[in-house]
Amino acid sequence: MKKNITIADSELPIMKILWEKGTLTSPQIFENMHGNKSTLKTLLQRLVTKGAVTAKENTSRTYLYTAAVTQQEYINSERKSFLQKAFDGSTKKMLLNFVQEEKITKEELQQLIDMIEEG
Amino acid sequence: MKKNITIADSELPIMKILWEKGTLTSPQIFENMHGNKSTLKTLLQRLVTKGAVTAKENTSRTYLYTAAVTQQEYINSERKSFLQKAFDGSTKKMLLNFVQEEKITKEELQQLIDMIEEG
DNA sequence: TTTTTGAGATTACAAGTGTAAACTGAAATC
DNA sequence: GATTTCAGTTTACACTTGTAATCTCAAAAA
Repeated sequence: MKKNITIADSELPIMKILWEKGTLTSPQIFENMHGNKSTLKTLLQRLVTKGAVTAKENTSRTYLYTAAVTQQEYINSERKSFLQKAFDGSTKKMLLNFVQEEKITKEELQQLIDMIEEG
Repeated sequence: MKKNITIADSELPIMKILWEKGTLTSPQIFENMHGNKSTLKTLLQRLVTKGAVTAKENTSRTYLYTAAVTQQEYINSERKSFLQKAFDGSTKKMLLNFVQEEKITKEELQQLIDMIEEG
């Protein structure tokens, strides 16, 4: 059985902070963010409920929060979804579209080739 | 004011048929699809309501449905959303990630460069 | 003309999302 | 000890999505 945890757009900023900083208490998370505290509490709660974030007991009555879904897992899932929706799952079609829409330059492509060759 | 019409995943198959075929009646749309008819009717209705599809009066009591949002508009919007969510809006970061995850080969990149040079 | 058909309209309903207020109870402060 | 603070919990609520059944009524078929 897969878990297939989805991260809502509104929840993403919290995940990004946890990915960047590691393990934090909720006040530490929130001080890195803008937005209504009540709302942020709800979002963090939902992330814990759906298993995207784990909460470990801490001294006093606070928890230590850690991302349970890695950023790469999130990105992979978003990539698949995007490719499927917009390009029938074809990376090639996507790249072609980026070139046509001039979102990529020849130079950038060359840089990538160089990187691959350097290993 | 922007319109900012979003197309839900479940509605996308209908859009794809309209993008491909142009203007169709609902029976023509549905004969190109699988799935429960009632559900499809609802989805088409919602697309009309949100302005992603226009319905023009036809003979008898049927309409002619046409996509009001172009496929390129849809793709652009999905691309922006994907890039923003996963790579802070940076195409470069995305390409780098694709290379690292081996979703692109050197050969494919070279092909793209060739295409750009040919114009 | 009566009956059937079926496109479109209406209604339903659970999940999930975005947003936020109110409540609780232990810990910190007075 | 009394009071304040605030992390965490509960409740709220409208909107969107996924999925589908039911109702309506003109057109087509019998």
